[in-house]
Amino acid sequence: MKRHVASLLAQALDALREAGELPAEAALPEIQVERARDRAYGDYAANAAMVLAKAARRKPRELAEAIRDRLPASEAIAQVEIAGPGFLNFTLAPHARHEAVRAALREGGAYGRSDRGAGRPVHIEFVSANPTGPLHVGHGRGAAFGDALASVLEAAGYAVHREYYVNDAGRQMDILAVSLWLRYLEAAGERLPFPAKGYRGEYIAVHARELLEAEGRRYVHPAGELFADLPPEAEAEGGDPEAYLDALVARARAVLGETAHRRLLDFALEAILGDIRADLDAFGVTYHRYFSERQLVDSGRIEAAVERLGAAGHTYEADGALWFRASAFGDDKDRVLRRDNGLTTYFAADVAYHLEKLERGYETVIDVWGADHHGYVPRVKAALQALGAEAERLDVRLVQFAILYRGGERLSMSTRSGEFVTLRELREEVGKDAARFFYVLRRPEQHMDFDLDLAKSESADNPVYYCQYAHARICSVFEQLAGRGLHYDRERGAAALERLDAEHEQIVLDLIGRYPEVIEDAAAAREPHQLAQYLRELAAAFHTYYNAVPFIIEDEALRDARLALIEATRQVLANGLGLLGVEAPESM
RNA sequence: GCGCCCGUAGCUCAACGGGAUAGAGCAUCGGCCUUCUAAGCCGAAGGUUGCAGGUUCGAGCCCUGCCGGGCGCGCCA
Repeated sequence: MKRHVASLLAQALDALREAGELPAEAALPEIQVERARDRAYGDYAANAAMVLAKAARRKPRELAEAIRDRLPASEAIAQVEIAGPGFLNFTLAPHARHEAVRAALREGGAYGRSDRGAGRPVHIEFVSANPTGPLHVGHGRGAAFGDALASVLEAAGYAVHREYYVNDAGRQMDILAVSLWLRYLEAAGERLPFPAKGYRGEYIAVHARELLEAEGRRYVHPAGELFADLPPEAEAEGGDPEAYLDALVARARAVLGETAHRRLLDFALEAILGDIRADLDAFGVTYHRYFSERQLVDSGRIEAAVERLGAAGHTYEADGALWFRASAFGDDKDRVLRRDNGLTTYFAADVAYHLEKLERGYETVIDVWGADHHGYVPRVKAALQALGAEAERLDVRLVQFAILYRGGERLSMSTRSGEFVTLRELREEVGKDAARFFYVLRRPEQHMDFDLDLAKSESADNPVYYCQYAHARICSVFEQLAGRGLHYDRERGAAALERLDAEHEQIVLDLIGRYPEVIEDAAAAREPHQLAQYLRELAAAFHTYYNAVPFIIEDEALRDARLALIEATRQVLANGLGLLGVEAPESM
């Protein structure tokens, strides 16, 4: 409908240009058609006259008159008014407004979907937490946001591919394997000093005991031999905890041998990645693919990417390392691709990965990152540009951390220290639906306070229940109807929508008509919170309606019309909540 | 020091590619269950949109400078 109004407007403007009343140049500011803020202003408002007034050298209201005179007739438009500084306010004809309800009933779960994206392929990568520990609540926001965004884009007609990048190569994996092994040794009865910078979380010990149970004592070595002649760990003794850890890793590999070391690493990786996948699954988040960094290494793609940068003349050697001239593409400084020890950096892998995504044919590549990685954006874009790709094809959405409070105190979120609230705990205590809705209700850039006590103790106040309750209430009305032996005739209702003349009904009607536009707008802006906010608004309009007007009444045509309206409402709530990964219960 | 994000009602947050009178929830106060679920509804009160300039028909939104908070600024990931 919005597009219909825009099209009428465009025709009127064309006519004015032909008549010489408007300059023909293309550089005119873009006109907008938007939903009127207030019902008193009709259904749609256009700012064309105000925007074009200067170029036309006429007063906005005068120009608005001229535009209105040129508007083609349309059955869908009841009237066009000029208001305020020069807005053109369009009021829909009643039948055009009713069409939304008929469409919702006809299309069901497909209502709100569009072909705006024309099936264009979009790649979205989100969460991608290192597989070194369970997901914590910080990842929850990225998961809720990324999944909802992906769903909204799908609904808007894009071919969306969801992917999780698994950092299963490099030093962190070695530290993980050693951490697991040390806990395994402890479980086998060895006594040893656990390194300060190892992964100390209880989950490591749990998996270590599983390993001992599954594969026996074949990896047991005396702890004394393992820790002999290592450099000092404590800084107080002139040591470096990280260097100590590296020495311990090297010792572990030597003592265990490559095969056993690899086995421990794989065991730890599979166990933890399994936990992550289970958590995401229970959170309602599924991926098309978990993309392995190790695979990127093994396939030679990292080397290939580095070489391509070199062949394009964008690298140089200095201090024994190979550098990418990122500063030539807008980054603050140049970045190392290959260290002086010969190993490629994490950045090199990321260049290869992003290049790979583009080469797989995705027109748009969306990354959802935690805000702490924001400094990383320019260098990745720089690399893509240096390789001849348009940097705009990569859209990095930064999600601010949710700051957790428990008992008025801010909680630590360090993975290595093991002190964090896991996503699983959050889900078990607050519930999947409440957690997901709460996360996705806010703009991702907004810093957000997450008070666990509040979320737990007053979870009934969570807005998600408000929306779910509206859905359940509608279902209940139809239950009641059946209980009274009455029959709902949808066709009769759809044919009698003009009977819905109450203010409350008009408001709900308008909202149902807006739903497809909300999906399109949310997809275009890549802001799923717009959908969440809309659903809350729709639920509020319904609750108000429910309290003001009885549905189950004697007048059959009016009753069916009202039931058709709330059935359409139920459908939109179900569709919208579904995109956000929230259940739409039939009773509460 | 430099860069990115944020600053809106007592609190948590909205405000739809600059639009008309800045809106919700919570908390506070006052009403509404013999009738479809009170996890609901109605009403009241609550604001110099951090501060100061600028851009234009119009600024919470854009620009500049301050103030305050968060996060970055590794041959870590």
